[in-house]
Amino acid sequence: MSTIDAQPQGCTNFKLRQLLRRIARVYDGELAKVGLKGTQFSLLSQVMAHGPVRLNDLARILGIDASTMTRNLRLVANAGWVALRPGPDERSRLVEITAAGRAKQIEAKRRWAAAQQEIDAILGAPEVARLHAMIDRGLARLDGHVGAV
Amino acid sequence: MSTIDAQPQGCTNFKLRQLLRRIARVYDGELAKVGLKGTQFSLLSQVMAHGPVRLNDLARILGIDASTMTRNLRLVANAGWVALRPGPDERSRLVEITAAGRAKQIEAKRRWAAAQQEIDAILGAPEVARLHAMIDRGLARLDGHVGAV
DNA sequence: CTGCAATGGTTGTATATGCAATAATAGCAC
DNA sequence: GTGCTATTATTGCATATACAACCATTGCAG
Repeated sequence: MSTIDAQPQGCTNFKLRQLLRRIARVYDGELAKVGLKGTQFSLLSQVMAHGPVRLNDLARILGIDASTMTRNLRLVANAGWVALRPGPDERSRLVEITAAGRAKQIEAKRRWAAAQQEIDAILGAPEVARLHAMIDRGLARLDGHVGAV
Repeated sequence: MSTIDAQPQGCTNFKLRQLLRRIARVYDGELAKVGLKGTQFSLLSQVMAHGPVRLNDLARILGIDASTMTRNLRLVANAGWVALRPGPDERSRLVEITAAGRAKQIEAKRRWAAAQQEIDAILGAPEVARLHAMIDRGLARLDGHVGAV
C-alpha cells in the first residue's frame, strides 16, 4: 500500500518515536500524580545513584547533550531537588541530590513502579524483558559508532 | 550497583528514550544534508502516502497530539512542502503534499535510506527486523489500552 | 612563562511534544 | 428549532532536545 511505498522497510526512527510516545504517556501519567515528568524522574534517579557527579558526566550517563543537561538541571534545582556545588575545577560543577530530592524520588518510585507494571501488563513481562535486552544490545553497539562519547 | 538499586528492573521509558536519541541522531544527521529533520521527513512521507487528509487524522496516523500537529505543519507549510485546504467541514482542514514537497521527499529519501543502512550495518539487519517486529507488536497492544484513540 | 589546544559549561536558536483551555462548527435529541 | 454534546482546530504554557557559538579554565609544548 501507499505507506509501504513511501518507506519500503519501515522507518526505525519513526517506529521508535511512536512507541516511545505511547510508553512515555503511561509513565508521565503516573508520575504527574507526584509532580514529575518521566525525564525528571530519570534525572533524579541517576543523580541519586551516581553520587556527586560532574554535569558533563551526568549528561553522558543520561545520553543527552550537555546543553540539555544545563537546562534540565535548572528545573529540578529550582524545585530544590538537586544542588549544584563547585567542582574540583574552577570550571566544573558537581550535581548532588538534596534531602527533598531524595524524598521526592522515593515518593515517585511508587508511581514509576505502577507505570512499569502497567506496561508489563499490556505488553507482557517477557516481551518487555526481551525489549530491554534488545535495547541494551543496541545501545552497546551504537556506543562503538556514531556520535558515541 | 547503585543504578540497579534506584531502578530494580530497568526503566523501559528511560531505555527507550536513550535508544531513540542515538538512532534519531543518525537519521537527523543524514537528513540535515537536505534541510530536514527526521520528524519532518516522516510528516512529508505520511502526507504523501495518505492523500489529502484531515489534520486530526494525520495526527492519529503519526501518533502525535493534534496541537503538535498544528505546529509541526506550520513549519513544513511555510516551507511550501504541504498545503492546507478547507475540509469537507467548515471546521476541518485538509493537508496535502505540494509539488515542492514531493520533490523534497524524494530527494530526502536517499538520505533516509543511507541512515537506515547505517543503522542496519551497526545493529545488524536481522536485529533491526526483530526490533521492528517487536515495536509493531507493542504498538498493537498499546492501541487497545492507554490513551488509545 | 607564553601561547595554543582541550575541557567544561552556558546561551542563542530552532524543533518537537503534550495537556488544558478555548472557539467554532456539527450533530442530535426532543 | 433550541440546546446540549461531540468534533476540529488553535493557543497558552511548560518541558525536552540538539547544534553551534561562545567564555572560562586547564594543560601542555616549547
